[in-house]
Amino acid sequence: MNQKTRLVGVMNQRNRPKIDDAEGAYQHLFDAIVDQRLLPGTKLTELALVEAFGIGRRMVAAALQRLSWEKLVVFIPNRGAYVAAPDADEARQVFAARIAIEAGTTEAFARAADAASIARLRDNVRQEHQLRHEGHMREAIHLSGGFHTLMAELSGNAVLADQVRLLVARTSLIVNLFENQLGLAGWHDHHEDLIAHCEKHEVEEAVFLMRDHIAEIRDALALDRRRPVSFDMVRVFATR
Amino acid sequence: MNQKTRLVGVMNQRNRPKIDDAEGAYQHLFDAIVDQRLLPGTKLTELALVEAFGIGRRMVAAALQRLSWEKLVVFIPNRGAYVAAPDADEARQVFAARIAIEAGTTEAFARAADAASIARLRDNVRQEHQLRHEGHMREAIHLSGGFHTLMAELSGNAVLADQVRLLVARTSLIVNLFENQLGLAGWHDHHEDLIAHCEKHEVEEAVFLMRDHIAEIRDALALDRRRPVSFDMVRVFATR
DNA sequence: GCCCAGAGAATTGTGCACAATGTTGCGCGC
DNA sequence: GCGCGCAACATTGTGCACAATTCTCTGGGC
Repeated sequence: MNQKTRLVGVMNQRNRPKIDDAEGAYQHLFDAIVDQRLLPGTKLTELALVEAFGIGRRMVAAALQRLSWEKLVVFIPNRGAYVAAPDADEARQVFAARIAIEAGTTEAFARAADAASIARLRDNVRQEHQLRHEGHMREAIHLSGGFHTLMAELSGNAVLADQVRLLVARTSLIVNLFENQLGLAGWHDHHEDLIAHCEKHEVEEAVFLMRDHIAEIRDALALDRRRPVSFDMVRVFATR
Repeated sequence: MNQKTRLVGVMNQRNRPKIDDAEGAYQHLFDAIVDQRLLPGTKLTELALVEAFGIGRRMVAAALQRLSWEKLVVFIPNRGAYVAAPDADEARQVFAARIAIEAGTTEAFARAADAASIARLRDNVRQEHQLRHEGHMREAIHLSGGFHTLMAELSGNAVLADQVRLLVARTSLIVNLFENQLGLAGWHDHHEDLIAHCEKHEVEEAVFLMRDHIAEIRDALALDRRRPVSFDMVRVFATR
């Protein structure tokens, strides 16, 4: 089974939807990377994706390039594009950036939160809780990240919301790459407390809690112990 | 004189350097937009840039797409790419994002600043002061933005530094698009005070001053009065 | 004078063949 | 067995011709 066919197979894990523009290709690659259907180090060849998606090389290149700016894939000159595999240093910077940026979104949201926004966040937490209870950990984790993205969007600043979306995606990569010592036990409670503070417009407390929450996720990871990943990845790092 | 030739001329305002990859094209377009050599609303046709830079359509498309991701150019489907012209709402979001993110970089920098970093920032302020004194306002403004980028880089977080770089560039667009009531009188003093606080590791004071500084730049703009540009500009350049 | 239709122009997206470049692997000499 | 060189391979970048789409402008009908 050559690589091209295999890649198509990965794309086909769900039924293959119609993709006719760069946005669609981007979305599918983004989801596949975040959900770990495409593992770090996987090679993403233009021609393979052209066949997989049924769109031209130009669109594929556009999608890949966007993912590379978002640091989800790495381009190696004249070699190709690979799914990114962040190292410990990058991981630390991502968490530091999240603390700074989400402090901003939390501040804005806690200041201006209305009942409808609070309800949407509560709904997110409720769904996550249920999914976790039923054992659907992947979907639960997905929603857990979505909580941060959602709050950022509700804060009303598109610039910050976009950054949070990307940083959450990178966090997803990182969490899956490094060993996680505590599991994700603490997430749920923090999110609920956070909503409570925002509902009462207790800005200081909400911001403090958010910073602490993200720091806790970071500290639950063993950043000096990376998962044994695919062999190609070694080369990715060797040439980087 | 057709449009293609004229665009080459804009590119040629300085001597035309060798451009042989997407990075070069991106850098030149980025500088041209930030320095207002390419005005908001200017149409950027692929083929025109291919001739201007002497590289292939693929590279040009890559550079344009990256600029679009950075919100410095806007793609209109099946129409082409145009230099962005942020509206008041976007401007407000950019300033809000800068306050949040640069609070983070300032905090990190004020905590960890060493003598060498302080010296580099002082040097920046000194140069800017001199340029302004000699009447080179454009270069002075350039350096003034560079102060923020430099501090972000020195803070040690590449993620945040990259964001600051982009937000500073967008601010440059905004400052030139909206009427500026106070001039840029306050910048210099704030920067110097900021360095002083960072040197003494007075984190709280430094962060507060940075937030206040950015808010002051924002408040000096008449965000409800935009320069007469954009739409007309497209026409003027297209038909000339 | 005004409105609508249709031709024309401009520009991006695609497909194919080929060039450029870096990688891989094999065989050869030692 | 080991290092070296060379050739085949894989992959991206380019050029050209053409398709598709959308705006623009002109002209006829009223």
